[in-house]
Amino acid sequence: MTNKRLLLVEDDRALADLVTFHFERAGYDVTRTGDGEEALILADEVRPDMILLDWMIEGISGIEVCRRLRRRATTANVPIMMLTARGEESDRIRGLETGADDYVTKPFSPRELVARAAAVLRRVRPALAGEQLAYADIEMDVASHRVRRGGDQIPLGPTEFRLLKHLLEHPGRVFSRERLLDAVWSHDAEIDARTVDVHVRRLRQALNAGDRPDLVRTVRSAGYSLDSDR
Amino acid sequence: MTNKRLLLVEDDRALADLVTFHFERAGYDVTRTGDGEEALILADEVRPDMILLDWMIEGISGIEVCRRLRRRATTANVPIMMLTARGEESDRIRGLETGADDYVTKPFSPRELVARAAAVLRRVRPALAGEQLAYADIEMDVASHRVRRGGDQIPLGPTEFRLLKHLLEHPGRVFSRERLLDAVWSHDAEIDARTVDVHVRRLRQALNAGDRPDLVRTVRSAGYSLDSDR
DNA sequence: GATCCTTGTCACAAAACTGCAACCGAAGTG
DNA sequence: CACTTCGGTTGCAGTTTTGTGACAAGGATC
Repeated sequence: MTNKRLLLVEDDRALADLVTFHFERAGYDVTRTGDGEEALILADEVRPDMILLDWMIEGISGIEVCRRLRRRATTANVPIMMLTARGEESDRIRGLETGADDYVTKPFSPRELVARAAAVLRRVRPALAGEQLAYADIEMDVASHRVRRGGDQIPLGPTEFRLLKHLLEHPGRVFSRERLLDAVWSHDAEIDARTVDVHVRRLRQALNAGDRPDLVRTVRSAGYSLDSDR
Repeated sequence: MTNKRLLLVEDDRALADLVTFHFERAGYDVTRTGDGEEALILADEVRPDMILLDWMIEGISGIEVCRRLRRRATTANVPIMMLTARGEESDRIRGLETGADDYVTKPFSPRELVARAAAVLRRVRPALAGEQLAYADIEMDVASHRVRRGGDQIPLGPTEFRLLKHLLEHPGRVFSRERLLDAVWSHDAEIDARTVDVHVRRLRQALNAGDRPDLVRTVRSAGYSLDSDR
């Protein structure tokens, strides 16, 4: 899976380092800036999945950056978390009302920050937070019913989709045709086991389009499995 | 607009009264219970737009209620805010990881609670918060009931409007006809699933007028979704 | 009450998918 | 090497799913 992209807008260098460390460890690509104007530009360039925004920064204020981000069509749907030293209620409410999705008060625990970000992402983009299956360079998003390989969209028919999904759920494991029929087709289907071959072929054809290495391994007299190193 | 519906699960009567008061003033219809089992039942009956859940309640624990709500298709997408006396970091993180959308520690300010709820709602169901919805070059202003594509006004019938609104609230995600019937039509409507097709067609017709690319993706044997890159 | 708009269904057309059977070649076996 | 077994491929007919246009019923408007 490609990493989630985080745009961090924070002018306290030490704090930014700390936050960056924890988010990178959690699997984010972090882009940093301490300047409000630059943040707006970077938001367009980087297309982050999430923006962490300090309330008090150089240039325009964080709250103003937040407002402007919300107004632009390209960034209107990117979740924003406000980061601030102020703990007074009125400020917190103002932050939330401006369109921030969450609001964290300094000092905070970096782990909690990451957990909160995950919670916000899970809401906004389930795709980025779990409904996602992956193996090697294959990604499957169940909610949007999409499959990619190396970034390219792979069109799959319903059966091939279910088949790949099942394989992705147990990568590496070998399934006999019978077991696959049971798992991928409706349980009572009376279908010739060889039919599985045909669908495996169709899956391979779609997946390997463009001369990519075959990830579906055939285990003679046993079945099929997903496998990158053969 | 019809009021937003809040399900409050809290067994401290005084606290529940306080919270109820503030949310009703903010324009919510509040349904209350102090019991976990009952909460699950009410969630199905009331179809709340948001659930406020105390961590420590009678019957099953709040965290278990949260988990079960998330597992059910009908309530999986309802935003949940956890309410708790525990302030320790590990608990907070556990709460968020269970699938809660936000986490508020007692004692809290009722006003902030309402503001946080609004922020969560704005994320999850932007339409409820009177926000502008947008995807690709489609913009919808819920308040004024107006839809634009690339600047041009798009006339839509009531049903098509609600359908598009629902798709816009979860762009990219695939909805089965049944789920769309549930979300876009009244919950008890006994309508042929194929009727959805017809309305999708009408929506497409209106949206794609003037030879624009189709943004409604058909996912065979799965449903429909909004989708720009196909 | 006449008119206009919206809605849910239906029937038919078009498109996509499915399973099978037949034929081939590759991999084991002795 | 001759033989056997197993998986790969292909074409296609039948089936399933979706698109589409027409229509009648119901509501709203004026």
